[in-house]
Amino acid sequence: MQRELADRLTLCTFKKGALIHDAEKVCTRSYFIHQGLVRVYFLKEGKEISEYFCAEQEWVNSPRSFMQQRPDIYYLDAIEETQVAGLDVQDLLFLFGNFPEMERYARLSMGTAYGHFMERITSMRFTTAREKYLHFCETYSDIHHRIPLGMISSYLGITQETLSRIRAQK
Amino acid sequence: MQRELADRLTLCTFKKGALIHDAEKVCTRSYFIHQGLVRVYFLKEGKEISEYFCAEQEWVNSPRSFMQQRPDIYYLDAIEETQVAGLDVQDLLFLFGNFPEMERYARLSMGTAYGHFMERITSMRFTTAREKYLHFCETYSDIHHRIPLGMISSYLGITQETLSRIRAQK
DNA sequence: CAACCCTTTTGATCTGGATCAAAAAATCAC
DNA sequence: GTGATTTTTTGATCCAGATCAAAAGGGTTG
Repeated sequence: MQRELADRLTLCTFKKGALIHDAEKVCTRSYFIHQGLVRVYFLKEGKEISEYFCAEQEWVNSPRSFMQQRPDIYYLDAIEETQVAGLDVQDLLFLFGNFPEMERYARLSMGTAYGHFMERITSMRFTTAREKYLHFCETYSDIHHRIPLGMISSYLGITQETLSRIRAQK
Repeated sequence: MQRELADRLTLCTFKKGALIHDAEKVCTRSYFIHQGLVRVYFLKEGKEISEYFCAEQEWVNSPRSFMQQRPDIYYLDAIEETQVAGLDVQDLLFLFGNFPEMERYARLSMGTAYGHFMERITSMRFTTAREKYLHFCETYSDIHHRIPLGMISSYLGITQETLSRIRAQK
């Protein structure tokens, strides 16, 4: 199965700032990140709002667009020069159909993501801006220093100014 | 497979206010609601914070506790008298092992839940208390009037007083 | 290396929603 | 039904963080 999967992956590199997926289109592939940093964001009143970030050894795509094969609101771009291995949705469906362990892997991964979402929802209610930022630093402990301030503030739902002041004190 | 599933379900009824699952314990069964309304909540500084609500024709459990068979922070209780069909985790695992379509169903359901979570996270950032409430009314359009105000306010992360004032105007 | 552009910081003011307090209304138990 | 408890509403005050404005850094491009 490893072999069947490896044969279907396509390697490619995106330059810093390059658009990996456009919200106008259907997301037909999922990317495994070998090196680099990807941001998932959407537009609200003309401004870019970060939804989350993915780095080395993680899969990234536009979730609802990829799962349901219809356009959704999310754009993906490369925060740094990024090398990925892309897997087409057709190939993934082939693997699901022929290798039950692949479907199990997907179900379990989804369960993990589900848990992370619950935690994030909890951390966004009843917390001060500072607590939100500290939680972000824990969640992204290994990569938080590689993400620009403006992208973090929109991820947290606070303004750049507030985040800058939080960082200043202590 | 329908038959195999039906044979493993246990019917039972919880009175209004009854505890369905205790956070101290491991959640060993998942409940399909035939009639009634269930709240998933946790305690923060002695107060009950609603995480979400489930009603007729939905499955409910303590997600991370059920998936990983270890205790988690969530309690479940019946907001109204509630009739459910319970499925034990052992039985579910048996069904996953013997019926691939069951595993597929679980993966797809999880994907749907994933989408709902993304939407909720979006609706919690950059929105006023009023917008949060309106979003809640859409999300729970068929059951929002069956849920007490205090439980809604903690779900939204606003105070009871603010929610009461929002409802008052218009 | 200078001119430009983008990101981050600093300052001043304003406001939505929290907090504290208490009255009014609804629900429950006996 | 009637008193007790819980839930919801109303009122007054306060503050964390938003908004508006502008200065100060940092990068990158010819």
